[in-house]
Amino acid sequence: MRRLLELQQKLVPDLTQVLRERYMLLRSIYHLQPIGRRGLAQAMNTTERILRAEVELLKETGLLTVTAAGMHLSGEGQQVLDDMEPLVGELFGLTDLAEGLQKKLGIPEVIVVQGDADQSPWVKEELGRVGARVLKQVVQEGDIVAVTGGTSIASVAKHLTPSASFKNVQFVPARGGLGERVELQANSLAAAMAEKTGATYRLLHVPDRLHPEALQTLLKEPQVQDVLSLLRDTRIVLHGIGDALTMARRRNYSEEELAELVEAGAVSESFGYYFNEAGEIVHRMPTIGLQLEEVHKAETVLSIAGGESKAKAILSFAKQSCQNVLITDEGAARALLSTRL
Amino acid sequence: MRRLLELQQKLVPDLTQVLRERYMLLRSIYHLQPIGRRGLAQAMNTTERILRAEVELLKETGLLTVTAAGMHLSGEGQQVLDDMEPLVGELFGLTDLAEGLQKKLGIPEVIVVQGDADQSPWVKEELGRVGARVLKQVVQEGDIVAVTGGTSIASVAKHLTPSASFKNVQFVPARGGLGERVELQANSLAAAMAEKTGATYRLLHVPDRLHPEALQTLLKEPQVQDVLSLLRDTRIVLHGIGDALTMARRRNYSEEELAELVEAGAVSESFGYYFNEAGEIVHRMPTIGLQLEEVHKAETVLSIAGGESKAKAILSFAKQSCQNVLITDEGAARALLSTRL
DNA sequence: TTGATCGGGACATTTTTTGTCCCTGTGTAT
DNA sequence: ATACACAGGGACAAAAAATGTCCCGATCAA
Repeated sequence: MRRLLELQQKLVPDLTQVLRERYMLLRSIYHLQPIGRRGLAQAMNTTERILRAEVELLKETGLLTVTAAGMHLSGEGQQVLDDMEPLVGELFGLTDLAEGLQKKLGIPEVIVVQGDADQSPWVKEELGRVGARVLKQVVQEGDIVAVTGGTSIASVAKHLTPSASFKNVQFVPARGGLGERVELQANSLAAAMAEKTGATYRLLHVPDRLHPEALQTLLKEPQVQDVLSLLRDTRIVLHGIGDALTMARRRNYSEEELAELVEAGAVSESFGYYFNEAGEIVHRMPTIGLQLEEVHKAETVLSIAGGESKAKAILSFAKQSCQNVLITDEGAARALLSTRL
Repeated sequence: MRRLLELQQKLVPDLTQVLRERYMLLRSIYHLQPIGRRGLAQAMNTTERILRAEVELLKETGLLTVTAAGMHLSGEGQQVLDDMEPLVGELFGLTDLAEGLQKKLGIPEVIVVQGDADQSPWVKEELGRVGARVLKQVVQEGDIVAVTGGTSIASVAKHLTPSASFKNVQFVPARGGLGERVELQANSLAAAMAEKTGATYRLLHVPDRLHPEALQTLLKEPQVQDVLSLLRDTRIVLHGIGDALTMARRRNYSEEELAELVEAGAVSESFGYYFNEAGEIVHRMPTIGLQLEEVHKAETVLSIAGGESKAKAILSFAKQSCQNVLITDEGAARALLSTRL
């Protein structure tokens, strides 16, 4: 199959390009439906007219239906999109990117989805979709799955579906309150995932920014103890990787604190830990939950992060070399590969 | 792979068509090189201008080189052409045609090449190329290969290459003089094939149109006896199939004789035998050589015939049901399948 | 040396693509 | 119930691309 695509690339380069574009179009529609011409044109940054021609063609082929509310993929369109999945890697050269990252970062499995989360919002959706698929594959009955917060993980939650694989699985938030928006907090996501899959969940009720004394008190609570003991048996960790400063700002760090972080050389964040370029911990959020040692002990650590802007952070966290699977996007992958170690 | 082509068909309907055209173009150049724009345009019946655009594109891709003498395939172009071989069947639906013929004619293996020998001269070259490939595959050390005359078999001879497989192989003309042009006679082709492959050959020196008495005398000749005994051990028969009247005319039959043939319902010719629609012998050339019974006894009978005009003849000869492999072209195949038995 | 054929340049003409604007209907939030 | 925003589709001029046609000097073969 790879051979066929290579041949086509040589013999009909322009049409192969068209194939790529049509795929992207189909996928955009899938993620944005129902969507109108103008909105879609903006999302894919082309002009309205040019998109219109494409849409008309796909409509004639029967891959999408057009209603007054906007465009939808038809059943067949959905089918085609699904069928294309195994092709996409080759078509966009993502297989090569994945292999490159695998070697460079020393991560056993790397999956690269097409696009750049910084540029197209629905790439995050793709990351989530793929993340959900992978999670479903690796999860086993009775597993404890620790999840962090963040938009990428939220996207995974969104795309999870009920499955027999999730029998007796418990979703547990990896860390207590980290000062994010509710819908992006680990607690909410653990709950959402459990709800989507038919599994159960536990919560870590820890207010943001506790004083050390208060933390100690809280630690003695049976509920908290309970969750912490579960976390020690975590088999799967599902986490996002953030850019250090972005995360700190989102968590309302003061200017002083930000300056300290910069001073310390923090570039990435995950589980409430901040890492420098070398992958060393330079700061940690004052909260309770999954410890980094426990992450290292987990059988499967699934990292999800995309967008060119995340490249440095991904590289930094990879130095921890605790990951089994990295799911990222083309933008981040290209940026990573063009950085020398 | 088939699935991939179907997918592409849905997403980029033009793609397969263009791919087909480019393939045909590449192949035409291969067979006609060096060839100029105008000549090529005529051969492929398109206009010069439209071909020019194609050529420029392929030139940029590096698949062909352009000299003052005309266009040539580059090494890469040659490579692409070779690599496409396994695709061609699916791309042109030839696999389906071949399967259809296999069922309809009851021949174990049918290979259909793209094109119509009646319309494009180089399709005959393709038949020859494929024929040569197949022969190389089936031939074994020490084999006796009986060959007939005709343009198709001449084309096979042209495309044969030296190979270890042809060790101790003897090429033997299937029948003595059949009144054709020298370069198409069985004798010449046997010699040519032997020369190309590094094998040996024998000749049947029998003048055209002998009187029965003379034939009897000739049969007693040791040389002739020798060859005839070899023919009885033939393991591989490589033969063309002709249209009865065309062959008769080529052999300078008189008007009366032609009328007789028509009367008898002759439609096909091979080995000097003329067959009617039902596959029954209605006439035989007065010469010596391979007998039909011996053809039936041979392990491998490789028939080669192409062009829509040959369809009836192929069907007629197939009634003999002595063939193992039929190599034909799209034109003949389509015509055959649209005829009911 | 001659004559046919080569690739490439040039250009008018046709066809296709693209940009732009407007219209009417429908879903949705107020 | 009523705006209002956004949906798709029609229309058409402008721009761009494809195509038909002719010519030219170079080059190869007879």
